Amino acid sequence: MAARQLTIIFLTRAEENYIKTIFHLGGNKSQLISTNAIAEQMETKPSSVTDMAKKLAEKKLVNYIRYQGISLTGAGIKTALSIIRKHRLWEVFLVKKLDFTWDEVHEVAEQLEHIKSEKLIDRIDALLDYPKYDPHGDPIPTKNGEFLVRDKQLLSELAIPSSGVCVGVKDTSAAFLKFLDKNQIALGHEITVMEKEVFDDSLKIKIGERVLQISNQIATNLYVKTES
Amino acid sequence: MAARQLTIIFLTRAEENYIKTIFHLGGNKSQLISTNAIAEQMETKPSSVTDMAKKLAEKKLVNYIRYQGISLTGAGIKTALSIIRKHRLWEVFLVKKLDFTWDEVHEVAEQLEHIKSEKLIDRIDALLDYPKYDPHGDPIPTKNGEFLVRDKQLLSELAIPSSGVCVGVKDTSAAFLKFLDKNQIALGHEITVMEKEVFDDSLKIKIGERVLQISNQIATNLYVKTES
DNA sequence: ACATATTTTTAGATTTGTCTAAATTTTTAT
DNA sequence: ATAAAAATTTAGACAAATCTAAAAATATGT
Ligand SMILES: [Mn+2]
Ligand SMILES: [Mn+2]
Ligand SMILES: [Mn+2]
Ligand SMILES: [Mn+2]
Repeated sequence: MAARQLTIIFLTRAEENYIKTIFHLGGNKSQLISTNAIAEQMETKPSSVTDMAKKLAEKKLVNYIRYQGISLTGAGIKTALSIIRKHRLWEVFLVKKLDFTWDEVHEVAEQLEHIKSEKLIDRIDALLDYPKYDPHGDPIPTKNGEFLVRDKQLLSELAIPSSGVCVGVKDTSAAFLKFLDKNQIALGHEITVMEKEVFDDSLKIKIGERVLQISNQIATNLYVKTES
Repeated sequence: MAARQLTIIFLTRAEENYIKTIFHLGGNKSQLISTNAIAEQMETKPSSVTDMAKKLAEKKLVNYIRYQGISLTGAGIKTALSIIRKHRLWEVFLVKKLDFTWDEVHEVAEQLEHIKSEKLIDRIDALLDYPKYDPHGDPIPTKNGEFLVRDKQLLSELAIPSSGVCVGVKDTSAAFLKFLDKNQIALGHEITVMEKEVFDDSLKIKIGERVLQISNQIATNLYVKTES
């Protein structure tokens, strides 16, 4: 049987960033992502997105239907997973090996994710002992593009009272992450929801021995995993 | 006293590559490097070099005299040293931490040297315990731009008989490095020159207990340091 | 259904970095 | 010193990625 020729198509940094954004907006196969949504996410103009959509469609990385939207092809999804893998592995590297804090890593990883060397990223993976999650709790695709999605729910959606282990953040802004540091809320911590304030949906929670009151905005940006 | 405002000017990858090349061709201050020399080194056209020379002169990174040549300004030298520092530190990282061979690192370092994060490269420096030399024996500039040049001479220039420790390579091509590996010639090895063949300037040398015959082409690409 | 609002695309311009071909300057050789 | 050769610059073009303004298509509301 003939080994499938994997054409290593060279992508520019801009092309890679579009592919990644489309993936994150849910463009994996099924749904069509709108030009406007992509433009907003990438802080660029819709007309630029249209131009790039044509270019990526040419390269068979996206399906593009004029006036309808954009989705990733199989090759596009593979590409996206490869970039996301690199991004998240570099984030782990920065935290575990270079003592970066979890609010510092994203910006640098945005650059490192574009380094072209399969050997490099595979060695980084091995050096880190094949981590499954990045510092924000997001899953790291494997070399083969396998992508395990852990079941998790927002802290705001927990039954009351009940508890779960903090496994991720939805908002990954430095501001939010620093807030969590200041309040000693970290991945791995067990969080018990004690009460919900009907007036503003704020929660009274318990972490270890500490009891604290957190706003709904915090609760809707923290992921927990229940024992169930 | 007012602290000098160090304007972090953003340079593109192309601009950085030009600066680095000019440095390597000897454009640190004194001599003017020709358009043609830069073009040849960078595998581009002289007219492209002229265009870039104007741009870099605008940014005060090079002195450019029409029809005369190009040299680096103080700021240009500082920039060059910063890029070379990154390149060489990444090469050490790849060899020491990721088990790359010395013939594999250059290509990847060419990409990594453009990552913009002072914290990143300083942490890499610390992780490696502040190495002074890269895998090819080339000195690594410090964070402050200090650049110690070790005195060394080509193996071909050694008196006969005499000996020295192998401290570097002039040719860093994968072909040459692999040849050295195959013949078990590595940095740190003591090499004794026993005889020079007048016919072709080849050398009979001794490394440990091994005696071997090497061509003049090899001898003019190996640096040694004598006890003197 | 049809007018209005919104979204998306097109047309044309701009910046960066490159090229080729032609013009200009400098160097070399007689 | 002057002609020929070599090096360098200029002029004009192109691809990539972006933008603005205008046109076209789609969606929305009554
Ligand atoms: Mn990130
Ligand atoms: Mn992350
Ligand atoms: Mn190198
Ligand atoms: Mn090197």
